[in-house]
Amino acid sequence: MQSETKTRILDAAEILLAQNGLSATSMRAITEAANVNLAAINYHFGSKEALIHAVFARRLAPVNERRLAMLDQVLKANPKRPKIRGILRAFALPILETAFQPTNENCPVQLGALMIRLYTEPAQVVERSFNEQMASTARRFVSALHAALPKLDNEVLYWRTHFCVGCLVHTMHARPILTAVSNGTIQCDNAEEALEQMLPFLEAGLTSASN
Amino acid sequence: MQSETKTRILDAAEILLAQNGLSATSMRAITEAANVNLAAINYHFGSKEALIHAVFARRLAPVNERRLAMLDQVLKANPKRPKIRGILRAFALPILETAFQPTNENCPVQLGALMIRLYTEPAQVVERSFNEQMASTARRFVSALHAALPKLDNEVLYWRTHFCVGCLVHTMHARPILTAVSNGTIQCDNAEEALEQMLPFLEAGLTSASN
DNA sequence: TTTTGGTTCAAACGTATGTTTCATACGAAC
DNA sequence: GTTCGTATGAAACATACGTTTGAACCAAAA
Repeated sequence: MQSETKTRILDAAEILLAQNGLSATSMRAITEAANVNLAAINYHFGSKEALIHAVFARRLAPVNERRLAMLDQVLKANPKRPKIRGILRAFALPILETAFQPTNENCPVQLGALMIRLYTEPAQVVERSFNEQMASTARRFVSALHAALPKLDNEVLYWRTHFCVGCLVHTMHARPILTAVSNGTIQCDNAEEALEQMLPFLEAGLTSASN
Repeated sequence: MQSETKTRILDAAEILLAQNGLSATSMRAITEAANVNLAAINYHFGSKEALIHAVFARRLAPVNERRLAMLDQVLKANPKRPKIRGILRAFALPILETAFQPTNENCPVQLGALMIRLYTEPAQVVERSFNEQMASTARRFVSALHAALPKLDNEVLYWRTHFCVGCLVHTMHARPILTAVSNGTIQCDNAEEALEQMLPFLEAGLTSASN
């Protein structure tokens, strides 16, 4: 039997890391939530930092696989001038679905708050996770957008891709703020709904005149 | 003489908090960087949490004053149908300038990384700062955008405002990522340049058709 | 039955944390 | 010159941290 303790630790860790951040989550909190001995983390993962890396890898690897698979389909459909909407959907949908998916059947915590740590936590801890999991995927999408928008200046394309990532990241982790600012009007808990709002916005931004 | 120790602590704290995050920054690190006794934080501010609140308040209060002043001008110029571009500029420029402004003459750390903490750190610590400093300002801007885009569905407007905030926040704190993904092509250190890229993107997104 | 190798456990390791204490120093008011 | 409120300083407070240790456990192999 392949250690069940290991996945219990990963499950508990990703919830607590998402809720409290990386350095504010102690190994004691993780092991207690997982009903596991304190030493189990160092035994199975080696260190707290290695555990964090494993938490990110477990979630991000399948997301980026799906992203690239969807991107391939979009590129295959229109190799010379791929559809912007399709590229954006391939980039956003897999991670939005992960972000909106409840981490357990009783819901409350979701993974958007975890993903954001990749972008906001002090560099060295997550830099490796980011480089391994995200950088190459990002480049693939930038070059796809370049094919879709050949007239766009390269520098402008980088900026606008950056803005798209900003929208996506913010949508994943800051839903409570959207609910608060809208006085409770908007309570989105569904990737497709968020995507439907986001895609027209992003496509219009990407294709706008630069002035 | 009004305590100079207090501002020395605030100066050192905002740099370290921006670099390392909230819970990863110790009071000893702050007091050592400020050349101040360890007990000075508790003496002048009461607690670490109160110091953090003071750090945010000192920076955000003038930013939001400038934002609202600029917004008033935009509304005064076209009371019935204010210009979208002007509203966006009033919202973005003051905080972008703060984010890009070096915290000391030797530069490296800037305030974007600090601002992002308001959106990403475990709730209770910064919730009060966010509510006091940001919530009312956000509402003012949403209603200005509502006047500028009267045909836009309310729910869609909230979503798109949310996306604008996402772009802005990401632009403020994730410049290293933009530089990395663009292979060093883009090295923006200037609020006006970022704004010039951002405004056409956001305006196009806000005014796009919803489909 | 004994041995082995992987796993769990309670306990302790040394270090770091935020906070408090109390003695001292300084400067203006009396 | 003494007094008094504010400010600083060195040291200790209790608690929490990530990690390590060595004994105990337990199924499968010998």
